[in-house]
Amino acid sequence: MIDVHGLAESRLRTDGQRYTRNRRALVEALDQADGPMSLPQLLQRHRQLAQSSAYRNLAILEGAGVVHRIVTSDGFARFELAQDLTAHHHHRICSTCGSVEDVTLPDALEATLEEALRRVATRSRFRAPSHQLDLIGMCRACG
Amino acid sequence: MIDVHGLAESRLRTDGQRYTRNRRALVEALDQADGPMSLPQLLQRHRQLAQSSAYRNLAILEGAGVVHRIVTSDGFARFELAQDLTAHHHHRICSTCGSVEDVTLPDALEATLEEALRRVATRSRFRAPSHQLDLIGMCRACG
DNA sequence: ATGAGTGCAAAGGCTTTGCATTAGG
DNA sequence: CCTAATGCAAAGCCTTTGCACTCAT
Repeated sequence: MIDVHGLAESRLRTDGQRYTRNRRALVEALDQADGPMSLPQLLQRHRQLAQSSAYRNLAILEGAGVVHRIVTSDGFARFELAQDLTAHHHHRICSTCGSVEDVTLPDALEATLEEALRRVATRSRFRAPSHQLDLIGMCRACG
Repeated sequence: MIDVHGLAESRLRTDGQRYTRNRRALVEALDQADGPMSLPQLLQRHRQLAQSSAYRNLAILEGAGVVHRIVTSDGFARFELAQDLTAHHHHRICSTCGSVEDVTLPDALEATLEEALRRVATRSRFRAPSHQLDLIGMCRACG
């Protein structure tokens, strides 16, 4: 188990930032979610959060390496905890409704993927610290 | 070699749409590009195109299955030809400047990936006709 | 007291839409 | 001719920013 809040606090402190109640609420929500969340989803979960502050805090958390922002085609940015605060995973994106769920690959495949991508990156002189694999399709609700 | 324009025309016709000069210019530009293009990039390549018409035509081409839209973190949507009009490929995205380049994986890895994703999709009752694998990193210009 | 954090409202920036004009069949 | 397509301008929508207020140290 990872001490998400402890890490979040220390990383913010490194950036000269505080771990306020609002920021803790955001991290808490992202930690409990089973996929990246859009801002409307986050606000719905914590009604007291102001929209602008939420965006601002997410940007600050992103800068501190606590939160990772991804974009989907439905117009809303999605936020999740940085990969080293969670288990490495991939996304299942519904092309109809834009929902995103986490999914993990079998270890063997993940290792193969990792190794092959390292080769591709090296060959092309592209510094690739991370890869992102998304399954595009239709979720059960839409399908 | 794929007859991109012929396929584009017939798919548009199926949708009750015409293959006009502007639409042909867009398809031509995307076919010659070596990666997904943003609207500013497309307009720069074909100066006579109007912004609104370009967006509208790209949406129509997307609806007809000729063009595929992807989003990156720099705010601009990117457009590329649909996967069945091009060779299957992946993307190398620069997290600093947002540029996107095409990259192809070794056949063996691609096959492994394909098979494993099929299993993942099946197990989760997620209809996934396609996957999208992106390398996130820093391009040579920014790195 | 002093600077960071907050929240409301307004502004930004990419994309879409309304509407009059043009062009293709 | 008649409908689709075009282009300009205006509106939309998610996100960011300005500014005054509050809170923690």
